[in-house]
Amino acid sequence: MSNKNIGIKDVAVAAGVSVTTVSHVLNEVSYARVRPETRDKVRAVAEQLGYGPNRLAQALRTQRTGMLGLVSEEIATTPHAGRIILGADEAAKARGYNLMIINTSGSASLESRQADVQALLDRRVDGILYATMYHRDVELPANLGSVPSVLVDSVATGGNITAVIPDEEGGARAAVGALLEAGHTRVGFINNTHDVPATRQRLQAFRATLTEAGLHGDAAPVESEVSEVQGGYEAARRILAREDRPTGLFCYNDRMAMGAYRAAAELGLAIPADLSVVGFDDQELIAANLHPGLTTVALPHYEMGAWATEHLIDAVEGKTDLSLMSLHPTILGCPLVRRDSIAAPRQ
Amino acid sequence: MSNKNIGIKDVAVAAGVSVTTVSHVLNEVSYARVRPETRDKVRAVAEQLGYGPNRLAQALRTQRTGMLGLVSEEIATTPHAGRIILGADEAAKARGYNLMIINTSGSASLESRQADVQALLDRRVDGILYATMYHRDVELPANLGSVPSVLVDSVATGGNITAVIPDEEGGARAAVGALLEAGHTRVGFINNTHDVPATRQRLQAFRATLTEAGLHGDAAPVESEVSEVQGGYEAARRILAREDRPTGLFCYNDRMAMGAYRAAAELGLAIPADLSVVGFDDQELIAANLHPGLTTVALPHYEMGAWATEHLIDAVEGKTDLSLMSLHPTILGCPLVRRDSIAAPRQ
DNA sequence: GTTCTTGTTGCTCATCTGTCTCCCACGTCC
DNA sequence: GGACGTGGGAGACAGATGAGCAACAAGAAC
Repeated sequence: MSNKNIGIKDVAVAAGVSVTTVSHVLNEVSYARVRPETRDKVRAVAEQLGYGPNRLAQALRTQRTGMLGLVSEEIATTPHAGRIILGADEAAKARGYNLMIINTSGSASLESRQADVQALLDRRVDGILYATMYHRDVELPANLGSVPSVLVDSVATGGNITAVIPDEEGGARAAVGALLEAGHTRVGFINNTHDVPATRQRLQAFRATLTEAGLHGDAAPVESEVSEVQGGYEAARRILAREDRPTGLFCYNDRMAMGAYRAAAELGLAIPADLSVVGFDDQELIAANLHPGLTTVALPHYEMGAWATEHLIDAVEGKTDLSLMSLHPTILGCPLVRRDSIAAPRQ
Repeated sequence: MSNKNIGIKDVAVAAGVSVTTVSHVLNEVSYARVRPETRDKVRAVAEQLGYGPNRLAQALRTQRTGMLGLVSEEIATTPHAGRIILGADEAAKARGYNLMIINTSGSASLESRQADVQALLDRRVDGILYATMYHRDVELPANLGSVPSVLVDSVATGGNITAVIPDEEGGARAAVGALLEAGHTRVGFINNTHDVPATRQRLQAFRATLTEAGLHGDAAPVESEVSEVQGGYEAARRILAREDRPTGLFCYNDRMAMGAYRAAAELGLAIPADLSVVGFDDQELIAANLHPGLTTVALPHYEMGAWATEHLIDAVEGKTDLSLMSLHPTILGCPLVRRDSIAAPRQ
């Protein structure tokens, strides 16, 4: 391991040419005229010396770092962040970029979040991904505007910044549709009390889907609670205590569905024989491990991370104009993941 | 937002001094003698122009980037990665460093992982954190040695690289101890079949703790399965079918404990009245949401990330010699998290 | 057949990116 | 004429890039 940092200069000396020529060859500069033999020589020497370019120096000169900043909320508490990071990392790696990650809190002050963005800016990242952990409106730090940026899983309050979000409505329709398809006619919805886009859109899609199937969507039972296991349990107890007890239950998320499982067990209702359940989120840890496995709707976190990165890089490289896409957020599908919590209702 | 990149030079011109002086003032160079009024002037102008240092140029000149590389396995699939990243990010931020993250797969080839490390090296990170997602032995890429580095949650097969790992034994002792404390005398262990350090150490600690309490640790019931919910279920069915059915169950991890919950439910055993359960990992999603809440042992992922970062930075800054610590891995405690799955056994 | 023009090939020089740092210069006061 | 107080100049870091120069060949003019 005694290799000092070998630079372009060392390669030049060893190959008996100037640094300019080495640079030309290694970067395959189009207008540079270098004899083929010289090219080969330079490449061979560089290889043999184990030369790797100093990305810092390159970046300083070219004003391109090949780094993307990713400001992510609550990296630790939800598995969603991991999927976004993974999608972004793989997309970035495929195009020769790397990710610089900074964690922030959804409840952090605007100044603190601005400082996070500034740290990224000081490092001259080529673009910034700003990811939130659930679909909502966010107020963005002003300095975000100084480089190309894309919002992941949320929409800016001010609008006009390119964003990717999940197709809440399509996902909810798929979930309710699966229940309908199985033959259920009494379908209930356990919703979140927190007023975020998902709450509104899933409710609306729930009602619309039922109505379109000729089932009085407006009158269908809905119970709301905090979107955690306990809330799901409570809402499920209420909804299952009704006279016209639903045989199919659409839950705002997998955690609430987990609560519904417990409520059903306490009431002696078997899933899916007596009660069919669909969740939302596809949190593996829960959905795949409940018994029976929970049929649910997957959020496209990986895809959003990858999409955002692809388009951010396109913008950085001038292949796309982000402002053209900033008018409306891009919507990515939420596919249904079938497991074993849905069956036909008892006669 | 029409601000071009203002540099030290612009500040110098605006303040009517040389760039040298600006640099001296802004970096508070000890040997520089600058009149207080000049200092104030420079600072005021810099502030007013919104000057921020170009970290790239600084890095090029000082040979210090203030960036730490973090190679992390399976960022997406386990919540553990998030906690390590968070611990590292906060520790890094506190000392003015930033994290450059690259995801890798535990099953990736050595070459591919070496390429990941190389990407970090090309960017001249000051040091590297290499994090695995569960405690095990890893074969490290050779180029890792060229900058200070610390292993998180694993030990190198070759040895002699500084590492932090969880205190498996202490955690297992705490878990079994909690059962003993509650009065249990018939305690079983549901173990993992995969041969990793945790499997061996937890088993050994399980037996030792019982024996030290005068309870024939060597004869205590142990059943092994794949460390997932299904495996936990199966192992629990077997262990609970024994004549000397245990009243206390220590589970290899929370997922297996979740399977044990189901097995208990099927056998009509109430938790904790008929069966007390302790898990390991403290995966919030499971442990806090099972009913009753699962008492478990927390893995110090956040702490390991922070510890590793602290010491890595110390090494980078020459405050510590990592090689002095590389002989034996540092062990961080696994605290017991009490919830509601343990009670005194029935008379 | 010589000289000049024009073009092409192959490679190098000088300069630039933004910042740090060693070393020197100037003025003033005892 | 040192000592002190203030400040500036000139590389260096590692590589990118456009202008420019030498060498040689082909063609044209004489």
